[in-house]
Amino acid sequence: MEKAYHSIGELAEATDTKVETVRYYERIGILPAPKRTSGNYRAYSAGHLARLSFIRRARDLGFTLDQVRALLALADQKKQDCGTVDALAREHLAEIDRKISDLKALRRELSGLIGQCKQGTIADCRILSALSPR
Amino acid sequence: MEKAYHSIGELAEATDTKVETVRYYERIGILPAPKRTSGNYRAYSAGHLARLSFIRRARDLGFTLDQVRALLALADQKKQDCGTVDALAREHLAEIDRKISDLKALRRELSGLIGQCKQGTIADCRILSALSPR
DNA sequence: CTGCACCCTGTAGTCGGTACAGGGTCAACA
DNA sequence: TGTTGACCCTGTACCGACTACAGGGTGCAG
Repeated sequence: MEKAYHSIGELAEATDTKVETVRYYERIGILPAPKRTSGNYRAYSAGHLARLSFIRRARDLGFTLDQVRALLALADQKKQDCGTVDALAREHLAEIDRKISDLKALRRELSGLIGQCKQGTIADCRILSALSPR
Repeated sequence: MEKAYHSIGELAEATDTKVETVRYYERIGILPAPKRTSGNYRAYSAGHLARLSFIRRARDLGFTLDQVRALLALADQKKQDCGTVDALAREHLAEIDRKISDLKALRRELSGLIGQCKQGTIADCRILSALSPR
C-alpha cells in the first residue's frame, strides 16, 4: 500500500540519472509512461524505480539500450529458461575482452612514443612522425 | 613532379576510409578541399594523402578529431617544442588507462554472474536479480 | 502574493561518421 | 555510336545515448 509516488526529480536522483535522460527513456519506450498528477507532473511508482534502476545498472555494465531492452523483455516474460540471459551476458563479456585487448595494444603503442621528445622542435618529433605515413 | 592526382575512391582505399568519411572530413574542415577536375571530381595530391593518413592513424589510436586538429596544428607550425605533443599523448594515455581499468572492473563483475544459471526460470536468474534494485 | 525550485513540451545540438536519393561523368565494349 | 556500369557529385537525414536549451506552467514557503 505504499503508494509513495515519485517526481521525476526524485527518480532521477535515486538512480543517478539526469531528468532529461529519464524523459528520453520514456520517449524511446524503454521506461513506461507513468501516471500524471493534476498538474501534469509525472508520478512514478516503485515499479518504475525498479525498472529504471535495472536500466541504469545494465547501462553501467556497458550493455547497449537494445541489449537492455532484450534483458527486460526476458525478465518480463518469466517463462524461458536462464540460458538466453546467460548467452547475452557471455556475448557481452566477449565484447569487453575485445575492447580491453584493443586498448592494451593501443596503450603499448602510445606509451612507446611518449618520452622520446626530450628536446628539439616539431620537425624531429617522434610522435608526429610515427603518425605520419611511412 | 609526380603529379599523380588521386580520385576520392583511391584516397579512401589507400587509407582504409569510406568515401563519405573523406567528404565528411572536408566538410568539417580537417582535410583541405582539393582541386577539381573538369568533370567536378575531387583531385587529391600526395599532401592530401599524407594528411588523411595522419588523421586516420591518430583516430585509430583513439584521439578525437579535436585532438587530431590540435596535433595537425602543431605539426603545421613546426616551431614549438615537442613538449606540447608529448603532453597531449600523455593525457591520452591516462584516459586509456582509465578505460582499461573500468572495463576490467566490469569484466570481473559480469563474469561472476555468468554460468550461475544452470537451470531454473527467469525468476531465479542471478544475472537478472543482480541487475535489479537491492 | 511573490519568488523560486521544480516541472512541462518541443526542438536542436553533440561526436564521428553512415546511408540514402537523385542526379552527373567517364571509360570500355559491342 | 550507343549503352552499360562503375564511379563521382550534392544535399539531407539518420545512428546511439544522451544533453541543452527556450519558453512556458505548477507548487509551496515566507
